[in-house]
Amino acid sequence: MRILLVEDDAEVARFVRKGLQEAGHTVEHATNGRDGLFLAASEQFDMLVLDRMLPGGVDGVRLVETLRSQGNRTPVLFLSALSAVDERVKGLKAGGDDYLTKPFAFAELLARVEALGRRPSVDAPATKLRVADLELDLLSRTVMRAGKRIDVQPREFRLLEHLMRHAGQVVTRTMLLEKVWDYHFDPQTNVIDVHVSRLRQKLDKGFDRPLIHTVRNAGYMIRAEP
Amino acid sequence: MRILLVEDDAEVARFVRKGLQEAGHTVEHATNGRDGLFLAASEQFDMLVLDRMLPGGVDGVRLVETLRSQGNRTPVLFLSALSAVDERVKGLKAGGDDYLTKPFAFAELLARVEALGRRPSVDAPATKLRVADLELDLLSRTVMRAGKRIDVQPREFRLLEHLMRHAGQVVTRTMLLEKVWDYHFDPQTNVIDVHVSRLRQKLDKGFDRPLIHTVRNAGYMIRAEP
DNA sequence: CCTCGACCAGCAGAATCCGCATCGTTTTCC
DNA sequence: GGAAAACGATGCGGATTCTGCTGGTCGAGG
Repeated sequence: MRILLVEDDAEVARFVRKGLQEAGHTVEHATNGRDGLFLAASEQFDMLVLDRMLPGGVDGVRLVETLRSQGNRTPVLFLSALSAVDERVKGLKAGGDDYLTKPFAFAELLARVEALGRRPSVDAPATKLRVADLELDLLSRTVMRAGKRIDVQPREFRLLEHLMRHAGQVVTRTMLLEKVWDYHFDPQTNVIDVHVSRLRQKLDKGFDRPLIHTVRNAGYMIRAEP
Repeated sequence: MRILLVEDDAEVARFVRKGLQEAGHTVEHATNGRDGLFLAASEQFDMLVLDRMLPGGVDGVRLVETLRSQGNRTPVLFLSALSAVDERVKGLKAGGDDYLTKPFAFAELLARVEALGRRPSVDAPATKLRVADLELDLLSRTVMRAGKRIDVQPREFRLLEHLMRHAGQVVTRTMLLEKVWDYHFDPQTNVIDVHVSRLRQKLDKGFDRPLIHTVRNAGYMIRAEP
């Protein structure tokens, strides 16, 4: 995981950084709120570990509030000498995800960091692909158009998945042969045409707006606009 | 939010329940681990608040482990009198998301519950099921044991998926016929035995610890312990 | 109007898959 | 200890399902 540590106490920072790195994480370090905010807002982290009190106008709570107001949902763990319940509540209410008071055991910090990192926050793999009113569910291996279920065969499913993963882009025959058929040569037949045709029958028949478009001398493309 | 509280101490339970309800949440309450696990596995909650120590064999940690092995990712907050760092780490490592020690201020509990509830993790369907070193990926329809890929047929996949979704629980033959075969009658043959046998050959052969266990006169169960 | 690329219907081969019967093995209970 | 019940393994036949090709037609673009 890529973790941003914002901590002004050099001793604590060194300690935390070392431990997290030994646990296999990448750690960036900022020593004040301003720099921390800038980094957090401009780069992509899996988690922020923030000191609650920071020099330079921007403290931990303020930093989180700003981030959250920008729509940044990166998990935040507060680290603070302010141990009163009120302070903890304030940190959590501001948008923090966890709050650990100093002094703390590193084992607990690590456990909490990893608990936070476990959640499928940002990089959850897509389970559904959608193009206009066409929906493909990778989990149930199901295709729906306009809410109505459509049965497709395995190869058709792979073909459609590949088209939808590149919606709005032309997909060449060669690409399809490679990715859908695992052919690394030209079979000299019209296999692709046939399967595209079958897909069309199932997906586009009965709808006025077709989704699968032919790009002459190039390949195929799926998208809502003609 | 719909919250499941599993707590055997009646006094604490009343206190927590009342407070959470006043904050606008719906609270279901179980007084032991067994009931809690059953509820958590069979119904949909936004969060679980678990006592760490529970009567009746299934304690909090065990409960979470079982849920997680079934692919259930519901956020879990531990509530416990066991305040040692080791205990906290253990709870978090087992799959808990937060750990609050008794005695606690209700304001903090509420803040932590709501911090957990903020996460967008609730509606993310599990894409992988895991039991020990066996991993089933619903997206790629792939099975791996100890990092090695194992090919399984469609029906075997469905069977395994169903077993893993109920890891640690006995799955009866009738259940399997219903859910995996869509049979609503007894075919009077040993279809199930055959497929279980084939699965075993692929999954357990060559490993000293088998994962699929027979429960005589009942059905089958998948889990790490014998 | 001609040509080339694309499209479609039907067909037949094939591969996969699945369930059953049968026989062997283990467990239980008397 | 032995019989019966439950469970486990294997080989085979069949059937569904899928897939790719052929051959003829269509239509866009020059």
